Amino acid sequence: MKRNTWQREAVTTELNAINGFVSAQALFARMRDAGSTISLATVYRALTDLVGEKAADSLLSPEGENLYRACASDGHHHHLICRSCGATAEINAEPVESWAQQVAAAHGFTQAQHVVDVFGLCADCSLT
Amino acid sequence: MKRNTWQREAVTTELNAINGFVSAQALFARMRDAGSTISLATVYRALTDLVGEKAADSLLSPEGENLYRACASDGHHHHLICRSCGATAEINAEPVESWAQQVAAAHGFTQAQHVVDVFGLCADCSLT
DNA sequence: AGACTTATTGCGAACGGTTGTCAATAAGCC
DNA sequence: GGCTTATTGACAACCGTTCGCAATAAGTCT
Repeated sequence: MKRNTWQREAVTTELNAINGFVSAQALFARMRDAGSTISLATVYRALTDLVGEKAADSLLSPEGENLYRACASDGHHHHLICRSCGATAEINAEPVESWAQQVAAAHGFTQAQHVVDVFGLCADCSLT
Repeated sequence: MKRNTWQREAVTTELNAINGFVSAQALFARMRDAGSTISLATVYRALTDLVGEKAADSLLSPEGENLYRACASDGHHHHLICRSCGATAEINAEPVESWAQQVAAAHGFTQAQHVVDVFGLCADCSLT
């Protein structure tokens, strides 16, 4: 039986309050700073659950950290991520979907998954 | 001044002998099994150097491990990687290149980079 | 060849992110 | 209010990777 705890809700809320991807550690730090007494392990567990329920996205940053984000539109989609401020835009990757399938099939690969993310500097951060 | 040691050569050789991406740990294990007395740290250092000299590719697997591969064709390219045996094929991602640029530009992003890799099961491994 | 300089090695300890252990706590059901 | 058991928190354990440092050896100079 799944139980509702204030900890899980706190994680969900905090994640929703953030526009963009955050690391588990960063999320934990924010909550602690805001006065929460939640533990780091619980943040990890909550995030893992959220991803499992498809209520959050996760991706692996180039530094090897797991980043999480509240998942607005559900289903399969990709991201455009600002390297500087972390802001994200969900992008229509339809062309890439079919391309990935084709390319995999052409080489005899099955069960193709793909990692497609575009990192850059958003309009605001580009002004610097 | 850069010096040539048998350790570096051994790493280069071993990497060239492998068709596909390997983790530093796996490479180290293979060398040890083959009788080498090289140390793990040295393998890491050698691999890092190789990547720096663009003599090897590296990418981050979904599990958060760094994978390395001798770099045949130089320049920008992407990979189709077998989740089971690690075999790879370099793929022509031309359509994706331009798509990434467009999508970034459309959102006002500059200095766009992209992470595009397709993981799947190769023909052989699909037979299981 | 022999001496010398200093890049490189190997070892083990340290690190950062993440997961596991386990007793204590508390959510949901009676 | 009790009872059951999912969940929490604190901390140890892990895993891949990097760092510190003394010992080793590559390239240079003579």
